[in-house]
Amino acid sequence: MFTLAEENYLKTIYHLQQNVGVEVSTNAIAEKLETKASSVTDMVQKLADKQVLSYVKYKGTTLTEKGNEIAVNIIRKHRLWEVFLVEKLHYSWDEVHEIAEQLEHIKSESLIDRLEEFLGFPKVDPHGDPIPDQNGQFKKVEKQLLSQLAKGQKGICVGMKESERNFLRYLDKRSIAIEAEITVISKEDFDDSMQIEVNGNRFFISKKIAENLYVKIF
Amino acid sequence: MFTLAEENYLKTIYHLQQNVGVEVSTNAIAEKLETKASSVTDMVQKLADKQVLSYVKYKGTTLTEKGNEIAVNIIRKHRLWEVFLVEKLHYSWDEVHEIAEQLEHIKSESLIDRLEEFLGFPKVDPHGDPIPDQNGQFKKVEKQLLSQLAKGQKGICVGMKESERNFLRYLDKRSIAIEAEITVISKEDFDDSMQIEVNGNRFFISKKIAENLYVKIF
DNA sequence: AAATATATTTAGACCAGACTAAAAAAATGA
DNA sequence: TCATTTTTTTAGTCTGGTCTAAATATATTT
Repeated sequence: MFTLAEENYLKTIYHLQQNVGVEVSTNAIAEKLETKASSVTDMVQKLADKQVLSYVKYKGTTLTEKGNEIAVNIIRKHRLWEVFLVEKLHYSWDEVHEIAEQLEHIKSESLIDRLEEFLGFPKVDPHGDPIPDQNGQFKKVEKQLLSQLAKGQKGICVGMKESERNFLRYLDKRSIAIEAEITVISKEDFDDSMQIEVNGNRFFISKKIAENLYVKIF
Repeated sequence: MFTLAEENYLKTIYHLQQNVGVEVSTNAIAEKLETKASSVTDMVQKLADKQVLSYVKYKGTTLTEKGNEIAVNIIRKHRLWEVFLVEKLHYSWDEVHEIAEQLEHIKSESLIDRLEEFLGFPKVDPHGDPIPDQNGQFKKVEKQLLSQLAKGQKGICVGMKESERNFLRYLDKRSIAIEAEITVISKEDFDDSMQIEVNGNRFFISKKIAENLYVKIF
């Protein structure tokens, strides 16, 4: 069995591996977990003893097969609970993260499978991220920044990088919300601003905005 | 904010106060929590500092108003989660306790109220115990041992003291289950055994059995 | 390649929460 | 009442997880 702290380390290392590459640095983990590098060294050594990751001094860590499984399972729990919170308890998709952070650590052999069934085996969470199945299998869904789309492309809004109050209000005014279809009408080369269409309305948005919105292309 | 351990102490002390009287002894707490008396002393002193209970050396502890509130709130969470597990995820009423023990510690301002609404504001949990409302108010429901009923009285089965495998099987054979109506047909003075009727069937049950079944009288 | 800067690890400490063993208070009983 | 038993507390230790400060490795600059 793994403690709450151990589970959080595994999950964080998993996420960092996705983004960066294979070896994850001590400092990267420390930053994500808002802790000190020395604490990370301690924990990483302990997790190496437990065979869930391999660790080479001064070089970094990678999850083992077993560590990967555990991390994916935590992510599965996190995302299913998020679906529950949004669909059943009517939270909005940007409120659920911290509650799901707690729920993902509930220990039970059967709970999460029953929850999954209750929710009707959803494939993605409220942020558009895929939900691993019981065996940890899932398709990587193309989630990219709106700024990466070319003229003419359409994407479904699935989330945002930062979710500051002001930014949310900005989006709200333009009825840009999760699940909204966004079409790139035109794109300016000199400042990377773009014109987009959402629900039949057209606006100009700056590079900064376009770099804060995630979309999926189908 | 209170830690998981602190919350468990408060809950336990609350339950012990109900059963016994006002002052709760160190040993009683230790036994319920399956820990050592010395550990209890430490924790109880800490909780006294935090104003949630009053503690007099060698005499025992009682919850303060504030401590009581916190305990009732944890119990509210526990019971609502149990309803969720039984009604939505189709667990049986004797499987849910350990999962609810974990879920009751999830921290969120709004979560439990939303869950309560989702469940349709249930009044009792799957064991027949009342669910406190948002203000911690609830009616004490008459839950008593079947052995305490007199000839002719009817009760609804709401739970059992011990829930050993063998005992459960014994009950199952006689179709004694949660929500079953039990009528005391006769009672023997010399050994406290009784004849009961359940679903139209009559059996004799021993004192031991009658002391393990909880019923509510309406 | 030497000097400096950055990243990482080690050593030693702390806190929460538990434990053991011993001391002290309270309850029991001859 | 005085001795014994039981309950409770104290003192000191341990583990998990964290921290700071100092030491060591690696990377970068000149």
